Amino acid sequence: MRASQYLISTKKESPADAEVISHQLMLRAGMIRKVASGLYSWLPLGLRVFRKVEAIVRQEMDRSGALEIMMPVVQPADLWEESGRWGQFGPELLRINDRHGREFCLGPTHEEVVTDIVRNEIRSYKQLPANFYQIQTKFRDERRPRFGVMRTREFCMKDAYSFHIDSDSLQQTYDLMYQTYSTIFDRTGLVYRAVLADTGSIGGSVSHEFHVLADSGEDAIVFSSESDYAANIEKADALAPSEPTAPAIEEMAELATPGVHTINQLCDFIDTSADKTLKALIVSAEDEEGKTQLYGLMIRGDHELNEVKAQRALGLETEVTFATEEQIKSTLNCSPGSIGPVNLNLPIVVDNWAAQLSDFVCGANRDGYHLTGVNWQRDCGEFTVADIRNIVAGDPSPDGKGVLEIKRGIEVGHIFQLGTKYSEAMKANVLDENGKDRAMSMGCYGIGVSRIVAAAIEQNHDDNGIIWPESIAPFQVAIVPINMHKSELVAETCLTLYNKLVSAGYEVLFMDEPKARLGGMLADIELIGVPHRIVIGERGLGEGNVEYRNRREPENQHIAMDKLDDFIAENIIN
RNA sequence: CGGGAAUUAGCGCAGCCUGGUAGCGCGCCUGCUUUGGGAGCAGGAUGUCGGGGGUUCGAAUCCCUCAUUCCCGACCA
Repeated sequence: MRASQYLISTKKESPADAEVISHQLMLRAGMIRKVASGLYSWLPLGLRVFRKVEAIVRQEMDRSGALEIMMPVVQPADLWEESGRWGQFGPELLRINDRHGREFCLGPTHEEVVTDIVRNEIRSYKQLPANFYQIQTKFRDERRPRFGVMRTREFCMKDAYSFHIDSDSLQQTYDLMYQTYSTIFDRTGLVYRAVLADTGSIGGSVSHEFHVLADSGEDAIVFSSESDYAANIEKADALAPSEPTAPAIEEMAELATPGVHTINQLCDFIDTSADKTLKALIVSAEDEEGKTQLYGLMIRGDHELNEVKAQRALGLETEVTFATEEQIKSTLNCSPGSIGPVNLNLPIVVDNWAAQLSDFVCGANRDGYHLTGVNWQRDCGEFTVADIRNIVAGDPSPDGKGVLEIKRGIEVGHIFQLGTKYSEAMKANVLDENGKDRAMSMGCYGIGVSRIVAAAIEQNHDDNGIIWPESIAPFQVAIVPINMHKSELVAETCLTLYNKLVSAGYEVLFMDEPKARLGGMLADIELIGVPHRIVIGERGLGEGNVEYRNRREPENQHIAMDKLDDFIAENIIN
């Protein structure tokens, strides 16, 4: 590609509303432009990268035996009513009416549509297993789009759905997808990890997420120092403490603690450490009858609540949210900073590690007071004990090997075993070998194509711009002439090299603007992140060589003209 | 959806407190000189100061209101 025929729309300064580095660099490099909150256009340069990622995903999905299809973005409400999700999905599902007033939604995912296809097309167990995928735009009306194309409302996802006669077959395809995903992320050149994950609102049992490791990641993932154990923090079990609760020694006493509302203030006030205190959290959720109910959750002062675990421990279908200050005040007659388990008239769940405390400090359910010397058996009423806290670094690994460390990750892929959730709801049955109807088992497998582009930048950049992995770079090589308009020799040499590389199949960016200045061209090439660059000038040609620089290296190499072909063949992957 | 902030030229910002002819840097256009890491000189174009309402002789500036956007908390590729 000749730069003079292309749109290289770079900027020196990054727009004020870009916070994370990938967003800034994508804007500065001229890859994307914002249209509205969470909606982006892809400019030619950005789209080249996007297509590279897409091609890798498509090749590996095809290689796995999955069949590509394309389903509509706009989906009829009746399919969603069949699965029960029309009512379950919140405002994230963008609902629209057509000219006849019929209800539709913009597809955030395609379980319903694909299940409808398969129940109509597949009748016999002999046609299974089957795996269908598409690479297509999804729409989710996110509460808060952010971080450029990392979290948008409209985004591109590869979504695949597999169908099986039984769970063994599902497990096989699941394992195959796990392998396929590993190959895909290997090929993108990113540092990633597969981790155990919670299944969330999609439903199902077994699930893994694929995370690109980056400090800016939105998710916390935990790893064992000694084994392969890795999990999303939502999912990682905290082992119960091995030491028993120490016997009660102190008497329970009420202590006036004016102005103390937080654990930190409490620790300062009575000069203790947070792991000797108890933190009481009040959450609100709908019980089985759909009534809003408050629950008391007790964790050690230095721990954090894990809401997914809490929901499970409470045996609830709907998600739990923190109770508002008004809810707490009207129900308990005290403010959120003064709550404790003693005489608390709510269902109570105590974390394993909080349950191990003795002679601890907690709120007195009375503003301005705390209790000291509290002990569970002696002083508190009924409660249940469960794992409801987040892992902290240094906790023992659930598999018993090593301790856990925590890193940040960007979720770029997620695979699920759905079981028969959708096939039963939508009556997607096949005849088994005995001629009996059986609901198919399903798996689903997603990859965020546009998100991979941003994640790649998060993981590969420096002060000068993007450093693309070779496999997804928009161009492989840049040719930069010096004073081409003045030197026939330079112009001639560049053009010859350009034509030769293009016909050899390389993707080349030729900076052929005659009057462009060297500094500007080099800055653009570095910002855009082209992995290889060749600078050609009269001075070097006079000595019989050109300058080569790898985007990852700080220094130039002089390459003799007569060795250039060999050098390129050896150093630039094609 | 709650809490905070922002909105002035394509981009980054000043001006607002204390009302009185719309500014700076980058970018863009023209010409000349330059050209080994974002050039110099000269000339030029571009604004309903986010929208609406109010106060005032007069509003970018003060008041009200709406909208949009970003940041911090609960969801997900």
